[in-house]
Amino acid sequence: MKETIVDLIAEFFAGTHPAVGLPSRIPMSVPKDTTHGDLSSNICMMTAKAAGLPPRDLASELAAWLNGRLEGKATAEIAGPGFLNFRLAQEQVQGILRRILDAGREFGKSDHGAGKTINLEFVSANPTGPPVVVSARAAAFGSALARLLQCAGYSVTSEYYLNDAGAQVRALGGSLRARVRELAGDPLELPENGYHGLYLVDMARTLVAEAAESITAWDALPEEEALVGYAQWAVQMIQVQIKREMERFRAPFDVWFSEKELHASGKVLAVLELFEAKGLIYEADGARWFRSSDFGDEKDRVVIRSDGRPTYFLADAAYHLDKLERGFTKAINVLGPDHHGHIARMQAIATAIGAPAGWLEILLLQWVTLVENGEAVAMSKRAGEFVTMADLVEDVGVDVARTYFLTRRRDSHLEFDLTLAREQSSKSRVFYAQYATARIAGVTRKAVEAGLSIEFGPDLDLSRLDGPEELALIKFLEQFPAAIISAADAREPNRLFNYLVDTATCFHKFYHECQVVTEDVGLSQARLALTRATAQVLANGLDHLGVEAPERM
RNA sequence: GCGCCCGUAGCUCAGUUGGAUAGAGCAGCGGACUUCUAAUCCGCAGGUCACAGGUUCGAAUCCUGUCGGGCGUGCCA
Repeated sequence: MKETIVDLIAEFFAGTHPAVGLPSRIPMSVPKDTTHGDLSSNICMMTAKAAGLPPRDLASELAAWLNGRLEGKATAEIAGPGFLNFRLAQEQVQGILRRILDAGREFGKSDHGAGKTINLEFVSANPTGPPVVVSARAAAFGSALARLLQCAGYSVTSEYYLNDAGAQVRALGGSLRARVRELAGDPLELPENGYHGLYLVDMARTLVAEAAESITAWDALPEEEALVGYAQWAVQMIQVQIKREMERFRAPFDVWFSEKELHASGKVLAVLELFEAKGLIYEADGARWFRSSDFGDEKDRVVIRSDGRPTYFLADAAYHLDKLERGFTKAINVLGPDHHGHIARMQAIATAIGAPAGWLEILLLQWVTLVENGEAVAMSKRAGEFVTMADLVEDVGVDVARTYFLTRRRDSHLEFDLTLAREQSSKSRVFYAQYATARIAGVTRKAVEAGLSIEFGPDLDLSRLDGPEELALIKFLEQFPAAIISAADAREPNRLFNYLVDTATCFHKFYHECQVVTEDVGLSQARLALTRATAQVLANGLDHLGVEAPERM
C-alpha cells in the first residue's frame, strides 16, 4: 500500500510538476497520533517552494488527484501546514492480518540486506579475567544486532577477537605464578601491572591440583618461557569460561579469532610488508612507525617497538586485512567506551589495507555504571574489584539484564541500579512484553478447550475484527518488518525493543476490551487469529533480542 | 590544551534519521477483578528538551559558541 501511494505521488509530480525535483525517497511514515490517519507524507511541504505553490494548495491538488486513484477505499486528506494523511479502509486492514498469518514464522524477515555479508565483532575483551559488566552490555548489544541484521537479510558472522598475546597476557602469567607460589607459602609478589583479582587464587588452586607437573616443567624453563607457560594455561581457562558465559547470556559467536595465531601465521609481518611497499612505514627513535596521520589520525603510530616486538596496533591491522580477505562487504566493530581514541587509527588501517570507504564501521558503546544502595560500585579489573557478568546474571537473570541494556541507546551512559533491578525485577519492562505472550498462551489454551481451531486458513472470516483496539493492533503488527530493518540499519536494537513494548501495550488494551473466547464462534475465531499473529510478532521479536517469550508466568 | 560521548518530568530512560499537542516506566494521587492471568487497564499531576545564537515553512533532533558530567590523548591492550 505504502509503495503504491509513493508511486502515485511520483506519477503526479512527473505529470503536473515535472520541474520539481523529488527526494530520492518520498517520505511516508506512520503517524504517532492515530487521528492523523494510517500513513502520512510531508512531501508537499518539501516541494512547495519548487512548485511555486503554498504547501496546502499543492497538497489539496495532490489529494484531489489521488482520491480517484487510490486502491480499495483508501482516502487522502490534507492536514496541518500541508501534511497529506492517508486512511486505509477496514477491509484493507483486515487484509494485512491475512498476510501476517500467511507469512507465519517468516513474518518480519526481509531481503533488505540483499545477501550482503557482515562481519560483526563484539566484546573482544582481553582473556585476562572473567567478563565484566561492560562486556555484558556489549554481548547483549552485539548478539541482538547480529540477529536483527540476519533477519533483515544480511549474512552475518559474529566474531570474538581474543587478545591472547602481548604484555597483558604476560602480566597474567606472572600474576598466576605469584598466586601459585603464595599457595606454597611464599609471600605474594605480584608483578608490576599484575592482576590482583581473587579469581587467580582459585585458578592457582586448580592448577596445583590438576596440573602440578606443568608447574615443575615451566619453572625449569627460562623466565620468559616460564611466563608464557603460565599465561597460556590461564588464558585457556579464562577463554573456556568466557565462551560458557557468553553462551549462557545468549551471545553465541561463530568465530573465535586468536591474536596469537595471527602472529604465528606470519600475517602480522605480512601486513607490515604491505605497508612498507606502500611507503607508509618509517623509522624514528629506534622504532618503526606507520603514517596513520596521512589518513586523518592525529599522529603516527608505532608498529614495531624499538626492542623489535610488533605492537597490538600492527596485529590489529593484520586482523582487519584478514577480515577483508575473507570477503566481507562490511566489518562492524563494537567497541567499549574507553576505545574511542582508536577510531581514527583503525579507520587509517582500513584505508591503508585497501578497504572501500565505509567498509569498517565502528560502534561505540558507552559506560555502564553499577549502582548499589545508591552508591556507584567501583570497578577495576587490575585492582581486582569488579562485578562480573556472571554475578550480574546470577543477580537479576539473563532476561532482565539483557533488557536493561537493550532498551537503552548504545551511546547513553547508563546506570544499572542493582538494588532496583533486584527489588523491582518484576517491574522490568521485559515482564510487560512477556506477560503479553503468557496471556496469549493462556487464551489459546482456553480456546482449544472451548473447541476453537488453531488453524487459520484462507476461509477464516476476519471481517468481524472491526473494533478500534482490534484494528489498531493489526496496524501495529504490520510495522514489525519495518521496525527490524530500521533497528538493523541504525544499529539500534533498542528500537525493536521499544516497538515490542508498544506492541504489548496495544495488545493489553485489546485484551482488556475484547474477550477472545466467547459464545460467538466466528468472532472468537477471528480474535484468536489476531492473538496468534500478535504472539508471532512478540515471540519472533523477543527471540531476536535474546529474550524468552514464556507461555506461563 | 586537543579529541570523542552525554545533558529531555523527582528518578531511570525513549523520542521512527527535521514534522503535527515532547512520551513511557518507576515514585505520588484516584478509579477498574464474579470474566481468557490485575505482572493488566483507565484517569490526574509532573517540562525553560543544560544555556545562547544560527539554518527553514517547522529544531529535543542539524551548525556555532558557552556551561556542566564522563572518557581518551602510551613504543599498554
